[in-house]
Amino acid sequence: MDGLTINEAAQLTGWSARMLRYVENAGLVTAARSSSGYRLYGPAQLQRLRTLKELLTRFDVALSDVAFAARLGESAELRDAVQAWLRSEASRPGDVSPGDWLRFEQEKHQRLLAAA
Amino acid sequence: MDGLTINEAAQLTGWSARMLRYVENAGLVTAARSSSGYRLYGPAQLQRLRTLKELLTRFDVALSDVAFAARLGESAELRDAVQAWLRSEASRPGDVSPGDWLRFEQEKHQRLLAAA
DNA sequence: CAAACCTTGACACGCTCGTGGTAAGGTTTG
DNA sequence: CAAACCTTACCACGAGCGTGTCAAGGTTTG
Repeated sequence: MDGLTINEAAQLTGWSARMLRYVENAGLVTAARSSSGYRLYGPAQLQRLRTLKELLTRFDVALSDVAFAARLGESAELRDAVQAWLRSEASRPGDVSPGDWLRFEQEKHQRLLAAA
Repeated sequence: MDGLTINEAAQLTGWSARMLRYVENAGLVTAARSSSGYRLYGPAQLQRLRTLKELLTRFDVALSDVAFAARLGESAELRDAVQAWLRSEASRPGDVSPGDWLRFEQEKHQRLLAAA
Protein backbone atom coordinates (compact mmCIF):
# COMPACT_ATOMS: atom_id res chain seq x y z
CA MET A 1 0.00 0.00 0.00
CA ASP A 2 1.40 3.41 -0.80
CA GLY A 3 0.93 6.38 1.49
CA LEU A 4 2.35 7.43 4.79
CA THR A 5 0.77 6.49 8.10
CA ILE A 6 -0.60 9.14 10.37
CA ASN A 7 2.47 9.49 12.56
CA GLU A 8 4.76 9.74 9.56
CA ALA A 9 2.55 12.43 8.09
CA ALA A 10 2.50 14.19 11.43
CA GLN A 11 6.29 14.24 11.54
CA LEU A 12 6.54 15.69 8.07
CA THR A 13 3.87 18.36 8.43
CA GLY A 14 4.32 19.61 11.97
CA TRP A 15 0.82 18.64 13.01
CA SER A 16 0.19 16.12 15.76
CA ALA A 17 -1.48 12.83 14.90
CA ARG A 18 -4.34 13.94 17.11
CA MET A 19 -4.79 17.10 15.07
CA LEU A 20 -4.59 15.24 11.80
CA ARG A 21 -7.63 13.26 12.89
CA TYR A 22 -9.33 16.45 14.02
CA VAL A 23 -8.60 18.20 10.72
CA GLU A 24 -9.96 15.21 8.84
CA ASN A 25 -13.10 15.20 10.91
CA ALA A 26 -13.46 18.88 10.03
CA GLY A 27 -13.47 17.75 6.42
CA LEU A 28 -10.45 19.85 5.48
CA VAL A 29 -7.87 17.16 4.70
CA THR A 30 -9.17 13.64 4.32
CA ALA A 31 -6.75 10.73 4.06
CA ALA A 32 -7.36 7.58 2.06
CA ARG A 33 -7.73 4.37 4.03
CA SER A 34 -5.91 1.08 3.81
CA SER A 35 -7.94 -2.12 3.65
CA SER A 36 -7.69 -2.41 7.42
CA GLY A 37 -8.72 1.17 8.05
CA TYR A 38 -5.35 2.89 8.49
CA ARG A 39 -5.14 6.45 7.21
CA LEU A 40 -2.81 6.81 4.23
CA TYR A 41 -1.34 10.20 3.39
CA GLY A 42 0.01 10.96 -0.07
CA PRO A 43 2.07 13.92 -1.28
CA ALA A 44 -1.07 15.93 -2.06
CA GLN A 45 -2.33 15.58 1.49
CA LEU A 46 1.04 16.49 2.93
CA GLN A 47 1.12 19.63 0.83
CA ARG A 48 -2.41 20.57 1.79
CA LEU A 49 -1.58 20.09 5.45
CA ARG A 50 1.49 22.28 5.21
CA THR A 51 -0.26 25.09 3.38
CA LEU A 52 -3.23 24.85 5.72
CA LYS A 53 -0.97 25.32 8.68
CA GLU A 54 0.64 28.27 6.96
CA LEU A 55 -2.76 29.76 6.22
CA LEU A 56 -3.91 29.48 9.81
CA THR A 57 -0.83 30.98 11.39
CA ARG A 58 -0.12 33.64 8.81
CA PHE A 59 -3.60 35.15 8.88
CA ASP A 60 -4.66 34.04 12.34
CA VAL A 61 -7.57 32.13 10.89
CA ALA A 62 -9.47 29.31 12.60
CA LEU A 63 -10.19 25.90 11.16
CA SER A 64 -13.88 26.75 11.37
CA ASP A 65 -13.20 29.83 9.25
CA VAL A 66 -11.67 27.72 6.50
CA ALA A 67 -14.51 25.25 6.82
CA PHE A 68 -16.93 28.13 6.42
CA ALA A 69 -15.07 29.35 3.35
CA ALA A 70 -15.44 25.87 1.91
CA ARG A 71 -19.13 26.05 2.64
CA LEU A 72 -19.30 29.37 0.81
CA GLY A 73 -17.64 27.74 -2.17
CA GLU A 74 -20.12 24.89 -2.21
CA SER A 75 -23.41 26.64 -1.63
CA ALA A 76 -24.28 29.40 -4.04
CA GLU A 77 -27.34 30.15 -1.98
CA LEU A 78 -25.33 30.77 1.17
CA ARG A 79 -22.65 32.68 -0.71
CA ASP A 80 -25.21 34.96 -2.30
CA ALA A 81 -26.97 35.56 0.99
CA VAL A 82 -23.74 36.49 2.74
CA GLN A 83 -22.50 38.67 -0.07
CA ALA A 84 -25.84 40.42 -0.32
CA TRP A 85 -25.71 41.20 3.36
CA LEU A 86 -22.14 42.43 3.14
CA ARG A 87 -22.89 44.63 0.17
CA SER A 88 -25.63 46.41 2.05
CA GLU A 89 -22.94 47.51 4.48
CA ALA A 90 -20.75 50.09 2.79
CA SER A 91 -23.70 51.81 1.10
CA ARG A 92 -24.58 54.24 3.89
CA PRO A 93 -22.04 56.78 5.14
CA GLY A 94 -20.83 56.32 8.67
CA ASP A 95 -22.23 52.85 8.70
CA VAL A 96 -19.10 51.09 9.82
CA SER A 97 -15.95 52.74 11.01
CA PRO A 98 -13.05 51.30 9.07
CA GLY A 99 -11.04 48.71 10.89
CA ASP A 100 -13.84 47.82 13.24
CA TRP A 101 -14.36 44.19 12.33
CA LEU A 102 -10.64 44.02 11.97
CA ARG A 103 -10.17 44.85 15.62
CA PHE A 104 -12.73 42.23 16.50
CA GLU A 105 -11.12 39.53 14.43
CA GLN A 106 -7.72 40.29 15.85
CA GLU A 107 -8.87 40.68 19.42
CA LYS A 108 -8.30 37.01 20.24
CA HIS A 109 -4.81 37.25 18.90
CA GLN A 110 -4.22 40.46 20.86
CA ARG A 111 -5.31 38.78 24.05
CA LEU A 112 -3.00 35.89 23.46
CA LEU A 113 -0.13 38.27 22.91
CA ALA A 114 -1.06 40.32 25.96
CA ALA A 115 -1.10 37.21 28.11
CA ALA A 116 2.46 36.35 27.15
CA MET B 1 -31.82 63.66 17.17
CA ASP B 2 -33.22 61.04 14.82
CA GLY B 3 -32.67 57.37 15.35
CA LEU B 4 -34.04 54.78 17.71
CA THR B 5 -32.39 53.97 21.02
CA ILE B 6 -30.97 50.56 21.65
CA ASN B 7 -33.99 49.12 23.43
CA GLU B 8 -36.35 50.39 20.74
CA ALA B 9 -34.15 48.81 18.09
CA ALA B 10 -34.03 45.61 20.12
CA GLN B 11 -37.82 45.46 20.24
CA LEU B 12 -38.12 45.95 16.51
CA THR B 13 -35.46 43.49 15.45
CA GLY B 14 -35.85 40.65 17.91
CA TRP B 15 -32.33 40.99 19.26
CA SER B 16 -31.64 41.81 22.88
CA ALA B 17 -29.98 45.11 23.74
CA ARG B 18 -27.07 43.08 25.04
CA MET B 19 -26.68 41.35 21.70
CA LEU B 20 -26.94 44.61 19.81
CA ARG B 21 -23.88 45.83 21.68
CA TYR B 22 -22.18 42.51 21.05
CA VAL B 23 -22.95 42.63 17.34
CA GLU B 24 -21.64 46.16 17.16
CA ASN B 25 -18.45 45.15 18.92
CA ALA B 26 -18.10 42.42 16.33
CA GLY B 27 -18.16 45.20 13.75
CA LEU B 28 -21.19 43.82 11.96
CA VAL B 29 -23.79 46.51 12.65
CA THR B 30 -22.50 49.78 14.04
CA ALA B 31 -24.95 52.39 15.30
CA ALA B 32 -24.39 56.13 15.11
CA ARG B 33 -23.99 57.94 18.39
CA SER B 34 -25.81 60.89 19.89
CA SER B 35 -23.78 63.76 21.30
CA SER B 36 -23.95 62.12 24.71
CA GLY B 37 -22.90 58.72 23.45
CA TYR B 38 -26.26 56.97 23.07
CA ARG B 39 -26.49 54.53 20.17
CA LEU B 40 -28.88 55.67 17.46
CA TYR B 41 -30.34 53.12 15.06
CA GLY B 42 -31.76 54.18 11.71
CA PRO B 43 -33.84 52.20 9.22
CA ALA B 44 -30.72 50.90 7.48
CA GLN B 45 -29.39 49.43 10.72
CA LEU B 46 -32.72 47.88 11.57
CA GLN B 47 -32.85 46.21 8.21
CA ARG B 48 -29.30 44.96 8.51
CA LEU B 49 -30.06 43.55 11.93
CA ARG B 50 -33.12 41.73 10.68
CA THR B 51 -31.40 40.24 7.69
CA LEU B 52 -28.39 39.31 9.78
CA LYS B 53 -30.61 37.38 12.15
CA GLU B 54 -32.24 35.69 9.21
CA LEU B 55 -28.85 34.80 7.78
CA LEU B 56 -27.64 33.27 11.03
CA THR B 57 -30.70 31.17 11.70
CA ARG B 58 -31.45 30.13 8.14
CA PHE B 59 -27.98 28.81 7.41
CA ASP B 60 -26.87 28.06 10.94
CA VAL B 61 -23.97 30.46 10.60
CA ALA B 62 -22.03 32.07 13.46
CA LEU B 63 -21.33 35.75 13.89
CA SER B 64 -17.64 34.95 13.58
CA ASP B 65 -18.36 33.33 10.24
CA VAL B 66 -19.94 36.51 8.91
CA ALA B 67 -17.08 38.53 10.37
CA PHE B 68 -14.69 36.23 8.56
CA ALA B 69 -16.60 36.68 5.31
CA ALA B 70 -16.24 40.43 5.78
CA ARG B 71 -12.54 39.92 6.28
CA LEU B 72 -12.41 37.96 3.04
CA GLY B 73 -14.09 40.83 1.28
CA GLU B 74 -11.61 43.35 2.61
CA SER B 75 -8.32 41.54 2.21
CA ALA B 76 -7.49 40.35 -1.27
CA GLU B 77 -4.42 38.66 0.10
CA LEU B 78 -6.38 36.57 2.56
CA ARG B 79 -9.09 35.84 0.02
CA ASP B 80 -6.56 34.67 -2.53
CA ALA B 81 -4.74 32.51 -0.02
CA VAL B 82 -7.96 30.83 1.10
CA GLN B 83 -9.26 30.33 -2.42
CA ALA B 84 -5.93 28.94 -3.55
CA TRP B 85 -6.02 26.42 -0.74
CA LEU B 86 -9.60 25.46 -1.48
CA ARG B 87 -8.91 25.04 -5.17
CA SER B 88 -6.18 22.53 -4.44
CA GLU B 89 -8.83 20.39 -2.86
CA ALA B 90 -11.11 19.06 -5.57
CA SER B 91 -8.25 18.39 -7.94
CA ARG B 92 -7.41 14.89 -6.75
CA PRO B 93 -9.97 12.12 -6.89
CA GLY B 94 -11.11 10.70 -3.60
CA ASP B 95 -9.62 13.64 -1.80
CA VAL B 96 -12.69 14.62 0.13
CA SER B 97 -15.83 12.59 0.42
CA PRO B 98 -18.76 14.81 -0.48
CA GLY B 99 -20.72 16.10 2.47
CA ASP B 100 -17.84 15.69 4.87
CA TRP B 101 -17.29 19.30 5.85
CA LEU B 102 -21.03 19.62 5.74
CA ARG B 103 -21.44 17.10 8.49
CA PHE B 104 -18.81 18.93 10.52
CA GLU B 105 -20.44 22.29 10.06
CA GLN B 106 -23.83 20.96 11.01
CA GLU B 107 -22.64 18.86 13.90
CA LYS B 108 -23.15 21.62 16.43
CA HIS B 109 -26.67 22.08 15.20
CA GLN B 110 -27.29 18.36 15.32
CA ARG B 111 -26.15 18.20 18.91
CA LEU B 112 -28.46 21.04 19.85
CA LEU B 113 -31.37 19.28 18.22
CA ALA B 114 -30.47 15.98 19.85
CA ALA B 115 -30.40 17.61 23.27
CA ALA B 116 -33.95 18.89 22.87
C1' DC C 1 -35.93 66.21 40.90
C1' DA C 2 -37.14 61.47 40.25
C1' DA C 3 -38.05 57.83 37.12
C1' DA C 4 -36.64 55.76 33.20
C1' DC C 5 -33.38 55.37 30.08
C1' DC C 6 -28.44 55.06 28.34
C1' DT C 7 -23.25 53.91 28.91
C1' DT C 8 -19.18 50.71 29.98
C1' DG C 9 -17.32 46.98 32.76
C1' DA C 10 -17.60 42.86 35.07
C1' DC C 11 -19.13 38.00 36.67
C1' DA C 12 -21.31 33.83 35.17
C1' DC C 13 -22.78 29.90 32.59
C1' DG C 14 -23.09 26.42 29.06
C1' DC C 15 -21.28 25.22 24.76
C1' DT C 16 -17.67 24.80 21.03
C1' DC C 17 -12.73 24.77 19.61
C1' DG C 18 -8.14 23.23 19.74
C1' DT C 19 -5.34 20.14 21.92
C1' DG C 20 -3.39 16.48 24.82
C1' DG C 21 -3.98 12.21 27.03
C1' DT C 22 -5.56 7.36 27.92
C1' DA C 23 -8.05 3.00 27.32
C1' DA C 24 -9.62 -1.02 24.65
C1' DG C 25 -8.94 -3.37 20.77
C1' DG C 26 -7.29 -4.60 15.81
C1' DT C 27 -2.85 -4.79 12.43
C1' DT C 28 1.78 -4.96 10.86
C1' DT C 29 6.37 -6.19 11.43
C1' DG C 30 10.78 -7.97 13.35
C1' DC D 1 4.37 -14.00 19.43
C1' DA D 2 5.64 -9.54 21.16
C1' DA D 3 6.58 -4.85 20.17
C1' DA D 4 5.12 -1.09 17.77
C1' DC D 5 1.83 0.78 15.30
C1' DC D 6 -3.06 1.91 13.97
C1' DT D 7 -8.25 2.64 15.08
C1' DT D 8 -12.29 4.79 17.69
C1' DA D 9 -14.14 6.60 21.95
C1' DC D 10 -13.78 8.91 25.79
C1' DC D 11 -12.05 12.63 29.78
C1' DA D 12 -9.84 17.02 30.56
C1' DC D 13 -8.76 21.69 30.10
C1' DG D 14 -8.12 26.48 28.87
C1' DA D 15 -9.90 29.90 25.75
C1' DG D 16 -13.65 31.96 22.94
C1' DC D 17 -18.76 32.53 21.76
C1' DG D 18 -23.41 33.80 22.79
C1' DT D 19 -26.13 35.39 26.24
C1' DG D 20 -28.05 37.18 30.73
C1' DT D 21 -27.55 40.03 34.63
C1' DC D 22 -25.90 43.38 37.77
C1' DA D 23 -23.26 47.63 39.34
C1' DA D 24 -21.83 52.42 38.99
C1' DG D 25 -22.51 56.35 36.78
C1' DG D 26 -24.23 59.89 33.07
C1' DT D 27 -28.72 61.65 30.27
C1' DT D 28 -33.34 62.54 29.02
C1' DT D 29 -37.95 63.33 30.14
C1' DG D 30 -42.38 63.87 32.67
